[in-house]
Amino acid sequence: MDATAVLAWYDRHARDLPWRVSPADRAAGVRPDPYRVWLSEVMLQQTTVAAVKKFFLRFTSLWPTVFDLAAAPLDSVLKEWAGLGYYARARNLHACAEAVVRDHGGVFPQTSAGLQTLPGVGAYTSAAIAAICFDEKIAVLDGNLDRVLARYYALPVPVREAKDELRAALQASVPQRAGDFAQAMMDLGATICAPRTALCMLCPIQRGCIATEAGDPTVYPIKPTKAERPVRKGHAYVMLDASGDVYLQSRPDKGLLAKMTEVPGSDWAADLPDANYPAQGDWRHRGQVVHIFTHFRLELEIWSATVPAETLDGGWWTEPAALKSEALPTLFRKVLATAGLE
DNA sequence: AAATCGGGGAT
DNA sequence: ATCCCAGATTT
Repeated sequence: MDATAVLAWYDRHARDLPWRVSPADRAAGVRPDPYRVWLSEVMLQQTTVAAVKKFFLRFTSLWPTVFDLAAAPLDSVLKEWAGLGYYARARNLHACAEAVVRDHGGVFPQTSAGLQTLPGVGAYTSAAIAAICFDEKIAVLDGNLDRVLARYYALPVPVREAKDELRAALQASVPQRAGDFAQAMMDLGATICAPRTALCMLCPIQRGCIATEAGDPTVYPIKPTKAERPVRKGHAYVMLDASGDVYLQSRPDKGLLAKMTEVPGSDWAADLPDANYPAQGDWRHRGQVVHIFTHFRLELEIWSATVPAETLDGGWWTEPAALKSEALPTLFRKVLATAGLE
């Protein structure tokens, strides 16, 4: 692969992103802040640039350094992460900040191997930080690169079955400007060699792309057959006290939406469980919420009632106006909205 | 190797 | 409605 052509393209067409040092600034000697690069990379795991931007700006405003983030309570980190999804990332983010401060004096390790020992930092993220911050010559292989390389080599099998070969091929192409190259290839995948469209006429590596020579690059990557999404059903109970405050509680420490805030509810099962109200009240059915998770579809029946406050314990009461500052995942924001709140 | 773990933007 | 995103961790 022609890394020189990729870098020349990047010098002209690099995306302007809040966590990025532009190629011109890098050439002038500006180095990226590993804290900001790490934070952005964790947020970007399985998450689009568009969705991440405002969270990144909020986090760096609240916590400008790794010391600030390590000193923050986990609860406040989860609250700010609410809505971004994959909440294990937020818990690992906080644990990682603590580890960097406690074990590394607040300085991120400067190699991919060192970085990968940190919580929530795996093969991709460690390589990305090492390349972007320290120009380590290492293959940075994310979902974009999977697609670009699958097309470039007309990979005849799903990417998962040839990950090591793709990584080796990419590794052999990494130039001196390893950080710019990694970001260039990701920009290429995001803007030129996109999932449904390939703008091959604009692509700096069109020459050499086997799928393009063969005709239609978008037939790659070959997709593995996907399992269908099962349906789970349940009830959610929105309780108000006499003053209109809402009853909230914390989810368990492990599993889906762990440690996030919720309203009480039933189990989620293939067959709708019987309604079992958590307190006596004027229960009314308010509608249904459908929420799509990665591995199942959830259909919740939404109930609300005014109940005596003293009959409940384990959770807390919140004014409706204060709901925005609770660690509520999107699912439960939809539940509350259906019950007439928010 | 397969399952788990969210949410939204683009099409 | 489907696809898939700057994946990591657990089983």
